[in-house]
Amino acid sequence: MMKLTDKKIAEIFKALCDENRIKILHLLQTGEKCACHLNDEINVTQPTMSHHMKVLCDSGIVVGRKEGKWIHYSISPDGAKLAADVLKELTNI
Amino acid sequence: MMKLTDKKIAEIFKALCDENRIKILHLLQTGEKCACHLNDEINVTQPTMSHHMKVLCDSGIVVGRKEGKWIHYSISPDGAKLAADVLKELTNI
DNA sequence: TTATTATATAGATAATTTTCTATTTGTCAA
DNA sequence: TTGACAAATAGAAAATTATCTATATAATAA
Repeated sequence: MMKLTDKKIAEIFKALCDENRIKILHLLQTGEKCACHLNDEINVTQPTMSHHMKVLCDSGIVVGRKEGKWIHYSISPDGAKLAADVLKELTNI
Repeated sequence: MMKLTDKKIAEIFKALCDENRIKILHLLQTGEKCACHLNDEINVTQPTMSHHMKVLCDSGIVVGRKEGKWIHYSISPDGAKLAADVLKELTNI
């Protein structure tokens, strides 16, 4: 597996250590969602949502697909696999 | 799988979103370590180390075993498996 | 072009987390 | 019991993060 810095590993899991971001991931579990839809479900302002989506995308676990004015977010299978692999390696599972 | 609150899920992954805690987990990869040994390797004061060990133990990923004056920490296979399962479930892997 | 809508950015504040020093608690050995 | 050592706790400061309001950017539609 590719060697990541400890800083990068922490960045990956930073995606998962906030309750609102966990809620967002739950919403993405059923497939791609537009940011505007996520806004309806999570009780934060639009700029706060934008911040959370940036953290999620920076981790690689989520990807955004721009389509006109909208951005459709979804779970990245590759990013998720990397996170799972790193966790496994880190904990010797 | 057992149903966890979003707050609890965030608590699990909080263990993994700090660079020093990742370093600690790397040290535990080779087996149980005494807190005093971890202190030698990670450049923080004893109370700060104590704080990090608490966060790691609260997540369930690490367990401490008290032996006299010392506490020996190790990765909990059960805690690690739970974290891996939650991550898998959350990202549909 | 102008208006409208989706998202991002800037900048500030509040909340949380990390870190420290000082002290306390618990355990063992003289 | 006293001294030494390991770890935890209290309390404060520093750093980071989450959140907001206001504004800017980008894309579409009229």
